Amino acid sequence: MPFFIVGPTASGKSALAVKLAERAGGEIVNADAFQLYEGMDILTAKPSVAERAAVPHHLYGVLPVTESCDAQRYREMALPVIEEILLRGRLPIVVGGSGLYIKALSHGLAPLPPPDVEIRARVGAMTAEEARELLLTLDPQAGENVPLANPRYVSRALEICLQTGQPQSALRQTFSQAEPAGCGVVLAWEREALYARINARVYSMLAEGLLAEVAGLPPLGPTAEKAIGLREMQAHLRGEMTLEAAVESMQQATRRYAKRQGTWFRRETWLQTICLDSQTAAEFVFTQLSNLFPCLLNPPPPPALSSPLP
RNA sequence: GGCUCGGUAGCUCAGUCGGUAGAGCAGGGGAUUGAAAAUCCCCGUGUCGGCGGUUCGAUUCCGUCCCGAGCCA
Repeated sequence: MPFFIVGPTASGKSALAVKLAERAGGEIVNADAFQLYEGMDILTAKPSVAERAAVPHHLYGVLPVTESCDAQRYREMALPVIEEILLRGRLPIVVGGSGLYIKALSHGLAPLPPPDVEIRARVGAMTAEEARELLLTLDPQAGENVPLANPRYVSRALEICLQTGQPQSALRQTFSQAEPAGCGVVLAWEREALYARINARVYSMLAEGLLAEVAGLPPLGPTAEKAIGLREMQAHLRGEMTLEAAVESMQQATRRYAKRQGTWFRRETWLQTICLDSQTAAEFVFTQLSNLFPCLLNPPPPPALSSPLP
């Protein structure tokens, strides 16, 4: 069973994971939708070269930026990696902030048909109203389990109906019926402290060469192009935005993202929460982790050979 | 110093032919079953610049003062 370290962006997951891996004989498995892509190392805040040299890291930069990915594909990539680590007798430590990807790994997804670009194109050509009406025709119960105001979800529901010929509402199962495959922690930061870390991290990215990295990126696919900060930095490189404005916009987008991540992880009650604020020392996190999961670090002592007989 | 135009939500502004006001953005809360760093839903009381006057009633009209921008001296 893998151990999960999740939480919002800039919460210190990577550093904690390395520390745990070093002391527990672990290997790190990425659970971040964007760190999957090659290049974009600074932009997506991948673990540093030093961190990656310290312990084995898996699934970082394994996809070309032109490819799209999805939760099930991620699951199919991650499961064998985790299996191999376990076979080596080591602890897989899944680290990331992409809630849906993590959920796909920990609980599995319902057996539904995969994305279909043709159907997406067809639905995309319709108005939101038309798509909604078509869905309700194919699946009169849809209103009960898909938010009809969200075109993305309407499109996916239609994708399921059209591929299976059945109402999608009949095919879904709920995550909550499954037992989580693993345990772990979520790093929950006090809001202001996390925001300060986010703001500071954008500046360190710049210092590390963010602009040069962005300038050197090849054309990106539909997933990779959504990376936070990409549009802002490209706009600045094109001279359409001051660096100051680009930085502020990137910081703001990251803060909002972190807020959404917080909302997601708050519901993951199968994970233990470690609460942090600006006062907590770096060492505190690891101490908390050790206290919550003592078995990770203190394997049961071997049977005492010399124990006196009763 | 004179004239003009402004001063309304954290920001940019709308509006009230006089009955104490509302959008966008920001911010906050929530959702999340194969695009997820995506996508979407919900949340708006603020001395309507200050003080007087007219009025049953002023953010709205009048006077005056303060602040900002511009023009003229």
